[in-house]
Amino acid sequence: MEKSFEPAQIESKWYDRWEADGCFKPTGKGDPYCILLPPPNVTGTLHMGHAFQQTVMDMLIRYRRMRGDNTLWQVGSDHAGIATQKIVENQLAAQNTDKHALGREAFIDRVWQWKEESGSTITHQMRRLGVAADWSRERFTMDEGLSAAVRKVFIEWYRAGLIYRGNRLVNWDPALGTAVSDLEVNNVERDGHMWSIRYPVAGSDESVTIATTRPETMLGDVAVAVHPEDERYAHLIGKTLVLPLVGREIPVIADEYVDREFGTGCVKITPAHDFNDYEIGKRHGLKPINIFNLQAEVLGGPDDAKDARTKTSVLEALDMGVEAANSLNNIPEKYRGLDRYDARKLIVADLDEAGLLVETKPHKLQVPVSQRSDAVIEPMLTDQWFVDLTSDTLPDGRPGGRKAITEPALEAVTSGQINFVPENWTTTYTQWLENIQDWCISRQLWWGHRIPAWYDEAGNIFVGEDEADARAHATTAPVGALRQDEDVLDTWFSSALWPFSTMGWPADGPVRNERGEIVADWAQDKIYLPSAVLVTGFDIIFFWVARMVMATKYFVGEAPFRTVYINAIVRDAEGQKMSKSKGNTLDPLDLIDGIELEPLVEKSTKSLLIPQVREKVEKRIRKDYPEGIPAIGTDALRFTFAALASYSRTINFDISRAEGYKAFCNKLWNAARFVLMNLPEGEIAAPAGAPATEAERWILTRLKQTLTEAEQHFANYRFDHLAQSLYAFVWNEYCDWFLELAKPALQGDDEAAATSTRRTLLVVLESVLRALHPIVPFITEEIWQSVAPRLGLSEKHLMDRAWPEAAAIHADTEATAEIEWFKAVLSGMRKIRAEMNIAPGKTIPLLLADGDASDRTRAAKFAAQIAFLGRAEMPVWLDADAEEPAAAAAVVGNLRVLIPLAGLIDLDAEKARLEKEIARIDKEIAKCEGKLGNARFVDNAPAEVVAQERQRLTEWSAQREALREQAVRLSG
RNA sequence: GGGUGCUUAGCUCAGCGGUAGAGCGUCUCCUUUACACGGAGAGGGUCGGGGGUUCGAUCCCCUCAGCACCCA
Repeated sequence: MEKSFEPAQIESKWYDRWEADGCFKPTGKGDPYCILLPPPNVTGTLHMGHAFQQTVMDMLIRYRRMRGDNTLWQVGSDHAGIATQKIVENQLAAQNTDKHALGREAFIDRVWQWKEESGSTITHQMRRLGVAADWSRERFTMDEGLSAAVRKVFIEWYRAGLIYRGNRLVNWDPALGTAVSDLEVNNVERDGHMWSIRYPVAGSDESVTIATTRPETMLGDVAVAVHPEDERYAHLIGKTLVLPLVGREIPVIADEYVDREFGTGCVKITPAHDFNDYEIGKRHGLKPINIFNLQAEVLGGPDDAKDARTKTSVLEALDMGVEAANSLNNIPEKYRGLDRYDARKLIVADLDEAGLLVETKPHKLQVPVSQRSDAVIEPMLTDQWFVDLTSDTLPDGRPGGRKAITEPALEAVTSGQINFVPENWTTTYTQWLENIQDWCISRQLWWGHRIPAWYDEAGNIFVGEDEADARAHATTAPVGALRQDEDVLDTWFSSALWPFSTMGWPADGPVRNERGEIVADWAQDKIYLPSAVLVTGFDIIFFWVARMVMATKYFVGEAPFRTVYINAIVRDAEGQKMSKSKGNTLDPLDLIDGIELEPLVEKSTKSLLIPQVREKVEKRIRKDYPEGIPAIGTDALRFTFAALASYSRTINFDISRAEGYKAFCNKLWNAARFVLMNLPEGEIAAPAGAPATEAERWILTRLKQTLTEAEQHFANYRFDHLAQSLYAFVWNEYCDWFLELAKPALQGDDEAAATSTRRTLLVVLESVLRALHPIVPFITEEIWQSVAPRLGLSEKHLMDRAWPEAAAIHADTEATAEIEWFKAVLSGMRKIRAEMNIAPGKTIPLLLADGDASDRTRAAKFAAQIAFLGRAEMPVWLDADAEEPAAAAAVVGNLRVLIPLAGLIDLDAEKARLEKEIARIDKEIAKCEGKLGNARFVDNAPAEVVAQERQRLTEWSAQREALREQAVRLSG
């Protein structure tokens, strides 16, 4: 073995062997235990959040596999409709072309091509992390099998009346030209203005003043609302106002939605471009007036005619009975074709000129911004497909979406079928479902699952697997030719089916991938439903978790998983969100491999286009990592994630902590090296009978306790405690004490003790390797390969060994007491040595005084160890009547451990040391006496607490007494 | 506005009705043949402020302050 732990050398060799030997495939034996990988974007790269999340999953999978479960880690990726399409569109733009020039089919080919190029990036990175995922079953949401599931679900829901098409107000991203989910919209606080505008009352000198942050939408105003109980405006309700600049007359309506305190208490109502106004409009039977095209320009510009969708949108709206006012006549010519912000400027100026602008003041407002493009969202009336999640019954009497989809999903959690860890996320989940809206599933993109719906020339809808199937299921005869819907489905629609679509549903037999390999077979793979645990971030509880529950409950009748472990979000060491523009992101591979400062700067600033941001990021990186990032290796990174994985909702990643855990790996490495270099050739057989020494029986007892705790920590998902307890066992017990105690045993004359100790060193090491393997797979495998033959083990890989059974280990409390005594004696001696500045190499004389029979037995038993580890001569008992030399003393129970002063210790220094020690004990005693002197404590506290307090008082008093006597002796 | 967290050693975090802990950092001593990615020892906290419940509160309750995040 190398003298120190070198992660790069050992990590490179194991992963491929594990994979080739089928270590990641289900064994086919034991209870099914499945984890579904939250599918990363196919064009994504591994970030710290992934690395953390995947470490957690990998720990669970490896652990459960070693516990004998039939484990499956189902991996794959999703097609990330918007993100992927955007990347390819940008590539086209760089070549001065666009998707329209290419045509739909060629464009989609282009995206597939890009998927092939970039899709393996993240899977390679995952392999570097060591994840025990079954790559042979890797799936992609656009696979034929998964696409079949999407079609089937769409069609079944449609035929059950749970999917409908309608003209609704949706979040429209004018930059991307698609509807986006309300979950993909962030409300961002921005500096804006509040404009107060006067609307004259028709046929009167009176006017009302409304306040708005979006004056340009007044073109689409259909009313002004006041609060029904607002006395200021009561007389105006029912009257009409003349809409400035337009001249159209609009009513004053009363609605409780209006906040009397806000602004003037009068609100303009623009149902076509505001969600609240849309609801008010519906309540009052007001027809929305759409004023924007799909680029968020005022309608009527020269380009509109070219945009088929805008044209149909307007026409279809008209068809739906939207007032004739929706025609362009409604919009004064001068505003037509203007971008919404240009229109705003002009309208404000015109209002000012007309004397109708009452006030302009700065105002902070919440602006809806698309997560995907950063464009300001424009609520827009468009035709979209929706999943009904809100109606109780359909018009024809069948159950509506709330009954059929939403409530079962809610019930799965409230009934405890699914539980959240930490459990307070339950509230987040249930509250969202209780207030859910219908789910807009259509996206105006080309990359994705095209909606399996066709229209005839009369606009009738036909849904089916393909055109023929759609026709076969037609309830009315199609008029003329059919054309397929241009839109695709939301990516999350396909992700929602992940729990069962990846298992082969809805196919009857085996499902093959494009290379003809079997990747799933529903008939047998459905044993993996419900899966054991879903590990994911809280930010996709809505996007994904809830929707998987909906779809899986509906189509399979099962919960998709039993537990949802919501992992913490990884932030930087100061608790800041990691973002490229802040320069505080970390690439997990840079931590694993290390990176020099210059390449790090280069790589972090490469993609930043704004020079100021570039500069800021460069500065920060030079400050944070003046030496670059040291290579800590995969194992240390994983251990760090484990150690930080408490129930807290964020973890602040601190590199210095990771470095500490690399040191731990090195410690483990060297402990193994020590054990192996102390073995004779060949297999080390187990000696007959119990281990020969107390130290062995003690370390086995501690191992048993540690394993018991570890099992508990796994069960509770407390990886921080798991890491902590294994760390402490390895370092503070196995290395600090057992290895040290083993040294005199191995070198001593007692051959039985030496033989037995060798075996125990090896057995405990091997157990520790197994216990640690789920956290640090590479180093444990590497060491284990050297250890296994010495124990005659025949498994090919460590992962094939069972996780160590605590129950199989014999506990010996007696031995534990003996070792605790020994540690107390040695600690006392070390303390004196350190505080009295006795050179570590100096051998000291040692006397023992007082003490009882057990001290005598123990001292005899451990004499060699005390001498060896304490660097002392063999201890000598001082007779009760013998003359006692001036000495420094450590008190262990009734025993005094004495180091004679002569030539070693300064008398005054020792006196001072004793005084300090006595003072410390005085404080403890005062605390005890304070409690015991309080009658209410003695009367009310539980008996065992009082007894414990008395016990402590006795012990402290005895120790103080001994130290005092020692002080007197030195003074005398 | 509604909701959820957080505030404990210099830093990153555990803990929890009954003796305040870990890692890293700091200080002292030491290259002793597993390991200087090490060993031995030390220092460091009125557990955010105030109030209450209790024999006893860092922990439970109330309140205030600060910091996050989610939803509207």
